[in-house]
Amino acid sequence: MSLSTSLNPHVSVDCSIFGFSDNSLCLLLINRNGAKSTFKNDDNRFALPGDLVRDNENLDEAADRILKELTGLSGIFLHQFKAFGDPLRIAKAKDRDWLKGVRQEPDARVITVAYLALIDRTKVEIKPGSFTNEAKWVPISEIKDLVFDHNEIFGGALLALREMIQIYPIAFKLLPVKFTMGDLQSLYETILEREVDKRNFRRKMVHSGLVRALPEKQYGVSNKPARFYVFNGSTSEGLYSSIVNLKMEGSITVFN
Amino acid sequence: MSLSTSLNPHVSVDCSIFGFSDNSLCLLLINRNGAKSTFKNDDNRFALPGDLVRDNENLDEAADRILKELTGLSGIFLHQFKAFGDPLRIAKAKDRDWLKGVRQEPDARVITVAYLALIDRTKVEIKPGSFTNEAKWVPISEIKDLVFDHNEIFGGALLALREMIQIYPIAFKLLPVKFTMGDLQSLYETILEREVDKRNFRRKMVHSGLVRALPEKQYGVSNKPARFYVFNGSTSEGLYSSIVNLKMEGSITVFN
DNA sequence: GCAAAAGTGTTTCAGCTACACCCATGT
DNA sequence: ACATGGGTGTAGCTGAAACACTTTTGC
Repeated sequence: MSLSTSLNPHVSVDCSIFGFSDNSLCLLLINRNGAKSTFKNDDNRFALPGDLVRDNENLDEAADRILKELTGLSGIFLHQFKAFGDPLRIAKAKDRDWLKGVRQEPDARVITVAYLALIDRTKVEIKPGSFTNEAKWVPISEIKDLVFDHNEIFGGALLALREMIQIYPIAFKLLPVKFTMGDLQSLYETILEREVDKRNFRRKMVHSGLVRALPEKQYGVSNKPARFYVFNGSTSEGLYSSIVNLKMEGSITVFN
Repeated sequence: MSLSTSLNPHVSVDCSIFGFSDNSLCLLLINRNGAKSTFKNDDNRFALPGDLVRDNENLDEAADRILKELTGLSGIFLHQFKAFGDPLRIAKAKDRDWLKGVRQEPDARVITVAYLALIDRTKVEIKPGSFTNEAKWVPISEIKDLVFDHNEIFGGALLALREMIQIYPIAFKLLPVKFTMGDLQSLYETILEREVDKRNFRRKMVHSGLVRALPEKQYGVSNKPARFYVFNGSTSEGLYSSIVNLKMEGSITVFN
């Protein structure tokens, strides 16, 4: 008797992997017609990276593994935000055709545990091997017809991210170690889908002690060079580092 | 071929059902040595109500069913807050002995999706039948050795509840339709594990428009009778009713 | 009259909001 | 010189925090 009999066909983990560059919030998606797939036809829709959970790993470890396989990076920020278990979530005809090509038990019902991941894109080089040529950063504004219920999952991830960056200082995980105030503000504005006042934003960020100015500046830009900042916290904080006051202008406040 | 082949042995739902009465926050727990169990020995520890997910229900529906079976009530406030999937979460010897008595596949790994539920205890009468004599309200301060990883799950539920009552007006779901400001404040203080100023609390509650005073008062109490209030929102709100400012003194604020 | 909880206002202070102009660089 | 984004200060206002005494009832 093994304590970990096969869970495989019934529980998966899917990751909404966010990245930010050129003032654009992107998701790292994989294409069905990729190297791992034997399924080749005209259905080349994108999917959230994910996999069935293995016998001897927990859910967090499964998510970690998926990130590692795809990006080569360990210790990426991951947050489990919801499980999706509709009986018909993988029942669309196109999805089922595809499953037949990749799953041992294509008819099995699968519930999936959804994670969001935040990645510094400058550290990522999509890994050759398991997913080569099938993984791609897609701006979230261009995401439309994903497989299964992945549109719903991605929507949930975006909402969870929007809520979380107003509570925990996690936005920095989407930026390089050094960044400008412009980068940071643009990131917040993109995720919150709302503009914030430049002066108020900078004052709050500096005054809260979350960031520290470097003596260093941009070089070679065609406007006034911006000062660089670094995130002012240990790299591996307790939970999501400590909670700080991060609500932006116009955001809904709560009890005090 | 059925789209919903047996998921049963691998995915369950567990509910942390909160109730509040006599200024005490309680959890509705079931005892292993109950009517449904064939397992009778000295291990009469308590467990969160839960069950394997059935073929044709989604996760929310499974949680709903469990609540209905236990309390007879439908439409209870439920919130999925986390999935627990450690490979060894049900591997303790005592737990496994018990599983052999109640599960068809006692060795199967099970991941569980955890919900928290908020109940008005005045509406609940523990249902005869499925769980009679084995379900019990336990003050959270007296909860200690639960089965499986249910202590961890309950801990997560409490944290989630504490966070949520500061964002969404859901505390009312733990109170009768009519309640006093003292009740409401005591509820918040219990969940937040912190005292708040009476005058500030009342002002905030009334001024925010969340509650409405009734002309009615207590009768027969041995002190100044308190005015009754009602929650000032439709009974079935969009999500968790609208978001309002609910943070209490000393709570961590966030971006503005 | 005593115990017990209800009820009620004001002052202070922190921090959010709104707002407009000059600066440094590349082309 | 012009275009581009960087960078800066203040005044008003809202709302959070702190704080103590009186009222009503039952016993």
